[in-house]
Amino acid sequence: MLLLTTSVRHSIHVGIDNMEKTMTYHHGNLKQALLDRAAEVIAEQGIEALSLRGLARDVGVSHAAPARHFRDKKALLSALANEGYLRFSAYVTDAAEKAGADPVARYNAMGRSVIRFALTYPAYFATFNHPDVSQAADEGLLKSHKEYMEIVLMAAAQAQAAGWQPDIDPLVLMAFSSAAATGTANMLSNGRGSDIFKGRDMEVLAEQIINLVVPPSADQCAQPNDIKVRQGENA
Amino acid sequence: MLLLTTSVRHSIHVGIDNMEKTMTYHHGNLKQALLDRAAEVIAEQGIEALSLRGLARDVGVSHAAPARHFRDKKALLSALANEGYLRFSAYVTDAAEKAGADPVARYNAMGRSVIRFALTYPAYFATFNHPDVSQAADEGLLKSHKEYMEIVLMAAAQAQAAGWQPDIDPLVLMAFSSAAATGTANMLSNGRGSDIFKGRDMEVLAEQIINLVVPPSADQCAQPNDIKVRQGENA
DNA sequence: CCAACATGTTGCTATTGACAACATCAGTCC
DNA sequence: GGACTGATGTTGTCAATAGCAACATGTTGG
Repeated sequence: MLLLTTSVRHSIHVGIDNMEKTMTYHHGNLKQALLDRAAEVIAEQGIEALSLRGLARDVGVSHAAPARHFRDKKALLSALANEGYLRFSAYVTDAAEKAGADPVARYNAMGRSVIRFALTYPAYFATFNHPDVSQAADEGLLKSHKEYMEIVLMAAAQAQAAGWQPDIDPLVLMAFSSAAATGTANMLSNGRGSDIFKGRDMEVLAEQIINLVVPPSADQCAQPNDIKVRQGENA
Repeated sequence: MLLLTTSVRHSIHVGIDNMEKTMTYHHGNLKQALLDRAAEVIAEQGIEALSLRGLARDVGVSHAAPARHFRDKKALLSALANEGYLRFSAYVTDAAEKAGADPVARYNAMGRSVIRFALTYPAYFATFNHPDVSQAADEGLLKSHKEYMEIVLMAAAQAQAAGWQPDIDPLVLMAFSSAAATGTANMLSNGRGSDIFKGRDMEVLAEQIINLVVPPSADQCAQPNDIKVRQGENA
């Protein structure tokens, strides 16, 4: 079933290039088929259940065929993480766009979208957060990650310019909010703590937490005329 | 070498129970030796490099011996995670004690200690944060984790009573701070972002971030009677 | 002393990752 | 048009591993 699904989907891709023959050549585009099936397997059974041979079976090729496209398992995971990261990045950027013009509201929306992504696409999130992957991250993944961090950094700086945490180093702000958002996403997407949070709406919880990171709009930042604290520097 | 170290260390343990015979019986206490060696391997080469057979070799027993003590690899990791979690919990509690009486300062210190633990004992931290482990968490680990969360929850509530975030659900506060601390610890202990944070002192960075989660002392919480400063005059 | 038990060993099978040699197909060059 | 080349996939193989079963050895208690 699943293999058919993917195969068919890819035969369409192939069809774009070679109209006539839909599936003549060996497989079509094995590479993408493997990535797609890998995402399915991870979503269903977790990363540890992933095997190159299993993927090959599912997709209907011999056990060594994947080696042509992915040197080893890590390379496949790395590629999948890359794909997921691009979606993730687009997802977060999109959330910012939809939030309107207020930089603080945009930043808040980005934070919430991080968690929503983790809950919506757990396979991708689990993949590019997996220790094995980030340990053996290839060139492209590092680059994607850095670009994403820079996007967040700019968004943080803009939120700051709109009144959020005016006295803090933007890089620290970025690190803080990224860590909080990612940490929350991790906490809510894997089982940990599900006991204590049982019965809570994840979306609501996520929103409450993110609102502690950055307010939902600029007019809720501490403003010049607000009560403000300044009793010593935060080292 | 390493095996000798562990063997000797454990023969001491054994000696406590049976004074005379230090190492007569098959190994001594294989279980703890395996756990210790596992911690070493993880620290050196990461979790994915861990194999039961490799551990058995290192410790000097046959390949099937570990099975008597750990049904499978996950069981060993689970036990190791449990051990690490106890240390972690004690470490954080200890940090709170050393921070004195101010509940806010205590909570802040706990947050910093989470990150310090991750940087000091990366093997333990990586183990009980590893997806495989938390996915297949056994009874004891879940219980340890829940107890820890309740300790943090109480500490959060006490910090709140001392003036921190008076209007927020304590459970949300706990989730927020845990996620932020754990997320930061993850970010700093694995390589991710090391590029952007290059050249920064991890301890300082951690402190700055945690100070955004909870102020370093109760008198720095936003309070009606605090010194009020117009933002324009700051900085 | 013997029986039950815990602990460790040896041997086996199945799965997996990784590699090498070979086969097939497409496009190109002469 | 036919051989060359490169990309893709197949078959065969090897080493490492997990997991199981049968057996051996040391320990303990009746």
